[in-house]
Formats: sequence, C-alpha cells, structure tokens
Amino acid sequence: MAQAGTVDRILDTAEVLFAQKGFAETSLRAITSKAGVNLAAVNYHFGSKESLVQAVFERFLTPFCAALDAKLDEMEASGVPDTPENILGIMSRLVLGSHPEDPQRAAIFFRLSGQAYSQPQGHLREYLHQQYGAVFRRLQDHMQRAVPDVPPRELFWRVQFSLGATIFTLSGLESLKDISRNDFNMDVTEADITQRLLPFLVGGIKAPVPVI
Amino acid sequence: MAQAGTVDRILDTAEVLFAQKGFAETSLRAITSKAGVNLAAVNYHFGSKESLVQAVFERFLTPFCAALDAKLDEMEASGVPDTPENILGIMSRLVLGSHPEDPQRAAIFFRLSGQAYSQPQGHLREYLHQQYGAVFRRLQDHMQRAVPDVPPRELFWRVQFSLGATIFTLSGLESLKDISRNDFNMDVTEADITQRLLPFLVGGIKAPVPVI
DNA sequence: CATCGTTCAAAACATACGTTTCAAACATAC
DNA sequence: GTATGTTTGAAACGTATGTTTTGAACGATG
Repeated sequence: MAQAGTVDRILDTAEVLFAQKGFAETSLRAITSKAGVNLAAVNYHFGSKESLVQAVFERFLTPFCAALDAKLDEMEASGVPDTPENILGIMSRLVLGSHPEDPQRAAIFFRLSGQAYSQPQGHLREYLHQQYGAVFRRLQDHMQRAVPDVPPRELFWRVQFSLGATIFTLSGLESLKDISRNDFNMDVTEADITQRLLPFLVGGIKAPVPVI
Repeated sequence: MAQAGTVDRILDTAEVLFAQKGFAETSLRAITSKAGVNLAAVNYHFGSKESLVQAVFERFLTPFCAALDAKLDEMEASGVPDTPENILGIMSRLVLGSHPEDPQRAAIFFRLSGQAYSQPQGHLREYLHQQYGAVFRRLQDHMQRAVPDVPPRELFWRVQFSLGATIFTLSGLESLKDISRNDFNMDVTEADITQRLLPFLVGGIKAPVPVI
C-alpha cells in the first residue's frame, strides 16, 4: 500500500492548485511535479483529470455532509428549536471548524465550491446536487420549519440566494480582503465574514414575502 | 471601416461562447469559425485572447455603468428618496431592460460576471473594480444614506453579499431552472428571480447590526 | 495610375496539454 | 527463491492551443 502516499499527495496538491487557479488552468504536470509524483500517476490512480476533480470534491464533501447530518441529528434530539440563526450557526461552525488544524482549509473549501458552481457547463454542479441533494433538502426542511410563513417555493430561492452570498464572498475573499484593507483599513478573516454574513442571511430569509 | 463587421462579429460570438463555456474552455478557433472570420483576426484586432476578454467586458460594462450613472443623476434630481428598495429597483430594471430586444442578453451578462468574479487569479476582477469602482462607490454611498444605522464597514460587506447572491444565482440559472421545475413544478424567468431577490436583499441590508 | 496603409486569408510555428506505452522496481504469496 | 500482480519512472504520442508569418486583396490618397 505504498501508493496511498501517492494518491493523497496528488489530492492534497490538486485541491490547493484547483482552488488557486481553477480546473482548466491547472495542468496535470503542475499537480504531479509539485506533489513530487510521476505524471502518469494521475491517470493510473484516477483514470482521468475529470475523475481527479470529482475525487477532490468527494474527499471534501462526503465527510462534511456526514458531519452536517450528525449535527442535525443532534439538534433534533436535543430539542433545539428550528430558527434561521440556529441552522445557519450550525453551518458556519461546521465549515470553520471542520479542519481546525488548518485554517486555510475553509478558504479552499469555498474557492472550490465557487469554482464548481460557476462552472458554466454545470455538470459538476449537477453531480454535486444529485450526490449531496439529500442533506441539502434536509437543511431546507429545517429552514422551512424555522420560517413557516415563507412559502416553500420562495424559501427555495432564498436558500439559493444565501448560498450565493456565502460562496461568492468567501470564494473571492483574497481580493475583497485587499479592498477592505485599502478602503477601511480593516483586516478581516473568514470568521469575521461569517459573523457578518449571519445577520444578513437571517434578515433576507425572514424578509416579508411580497404579495404578487 | 469594413473591419467593424469583423470586430463586432468576433465580440458577439465571443461573449456568447464565453458565457456558455467559460474563458479557458473557449478556443479562438471556436470563436472565429463560428463568427465566420479568419483565425488570425482576433490577434490582429485585439492583440491577444486576454485582451479579447477585456474587450468583451468593456463593451458590456461601459454602457451599463453610464446608464447607471444617468439613472442615479435622475434619482438625485427628482428627489426620489434613498431607500434600499429604490436603489435596488433601479439596478434590476437597468439590468433587465438594458437590452429589451434580446432578453437572453441579461443572462449572458450575469454568466459573464460570474465567470469574472470566480476567476481564481482575480486579475479580471481587479481590473473591473478599478475600471468601474467609481460607480460602485457611488452606489454604495446612496445605499449608506438609505441605511444610515448600518456602519459603513458593515454595509460594504452587505453590498458584497448582495452582489454574490445576485450574480451567483442568475449566473447559474439554467441548472436552478431545472431543479425548480422538477421540485416545484415551477417555471421561472430572470424577471421572477429578481422580483424574489429584491425583498431578500432589502431584508439583509436592513438587518439589525449585532453588537460585537 | 501608382502608392501606401489597412484588412483579410492560409499556412506554419512553437508549445502545452492529457493520455498512453513499456520496462523497471516493488511488494506479496506460494 | 521464484512467480505474480501492483505501482512507479521516463519517454513518447497525438492533438489542440495561442500566436506569428507571409502575401494577396482592398480602398483611399497623391
């Protein structure tokens, strides 16, 4: 099992480079040379570059969704009420605390998610939605109980808006950090942003529904 | 000036293909062959592929920002009060109505914006921010007057969140249309989304600021 | 009509990419 | 120790890319 080192080194390097430069802009040669493995190793272990991309996402999302499921179980068991604040709080604590040993990991997570969502063809997006749609729907159900006055169809879009605001902001955080440093003399971290995001999202989700 | 036809055919085709498949995934050969011009025409008229990308954005954003500036002038002159609803309403009407002869144009606009923002290296993002930062700041000033209780630094991020929710959602609208059709038996248009977006964004921007 | 700057077309160029090949190194089982 | 299946290493393959070159066609100017 000496190849385990190879496979993990490829995944570790690929996830960083994909987040930094995008999928198309990251060559297998860049990955393998930085990982210190042979060029052919990717095709040998993963079959193709596209499968590598999927593998990177699986290694990220499978544990994350499992943890989210567990947290939701815990929430239901302990009788914590369904409120937007509680649900979004669970999410943000999970994301920020998922890899406490490596704080940059959360940033990578969001950059990768942003890449996947803005991928024009969207086949990765659909793959993710079908692979992890169950957890997403469970989250949406809890949110529905939190704001029963918002019609389900309206809430669906509001959750999408929330996703957008979150991923979009945290995925492009590097540029925004510079702007905020120049314009407001303010240094900012991922945790700061999520703290500011929470009331914004709650306000949006609880907003009155216009009568059309 | 017979080349005007060539230049515009290139821009027309490039903007569609870029929106459909992304920058890196769209080759100059795909553009030129679909546009019915010679391969060398891009490098002759624009210098390089990267300059083509910038030219596509300039042709989009320069008139848009000019129109936005005019609308803000008009708003200030007519004494319409600064409220989040009014400001965001101007934006959405502007985006949706900017090319009434081609309703798909708005979708292309957002897909391109999403591409630019999620571009990992972010050099396009910075270019846009420095090129059109003035209008952005003006918009932000109006919003500040609309919600004077929100501290400027907080508002900066809330505007970013709003941008994220908007661009992110409307940039990936094709996939979301399918989901919403399957899960809610609901057909949806760009105008529908912006109508749902407005109260969400207003709720987020006006949300109470937590005491930290 | 001749000339000059501009635009177009076809071809070639150099390079980078994902992938495949094949033999050597390795680990494991008999 | 030999044989077998697995993993690595170096090289090559085929292809697609952005870019450059060269010369012809065109249109205005003198």
